[in-house]
Amino acid sequence: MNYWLLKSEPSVYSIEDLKRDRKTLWDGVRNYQARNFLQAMTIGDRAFFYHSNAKPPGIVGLVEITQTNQIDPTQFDPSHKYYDPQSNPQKPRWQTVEVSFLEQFTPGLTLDQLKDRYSPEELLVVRKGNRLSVLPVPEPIALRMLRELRGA
DNA sequence: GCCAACGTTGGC
DNA sequence: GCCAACGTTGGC
Repeated sequence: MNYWLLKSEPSVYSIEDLKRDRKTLWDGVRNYQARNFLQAMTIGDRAFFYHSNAKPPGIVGLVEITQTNQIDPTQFDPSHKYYDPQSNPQKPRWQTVEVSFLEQFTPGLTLDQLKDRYSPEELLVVRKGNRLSVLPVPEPIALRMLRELRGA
């Protein structure tokens, strides 16, 4: 099992929204490095749900990858914000995954706390200037975070 | 609202 | 292939 971190702005799609929906297609990623991480995901992987552009930003939940290699339909929708006219339906450029709600953390771990407890080498999301919305989390670090989040 | 970081685009 | 211009992300 691999561990990941997925960023979302809560004003766009929050952990509360996912709790309500139970599952969602993680669409709208338009960065090749992030897409490559999405392609590397396998069913059963876990991902931390991170609220960006939030007050405060931080980890607020855990999700499971329940479907992989899903074509992102928004790339073919001209009315959509994430329409990509250069993507060929015979060879879609953007694939993604389906994620399912596992748990919400209250409290979670704020970015400030993450910076205090983890180095930029251990945890990419605390690295200055990192704008990738999909990131891998090394397993030992993921397990440490889960222990902290669950109050052990 | 500002701005640093950084990815993408396009002229050459 | 270089790189300036531009757009976006996201913390503050």
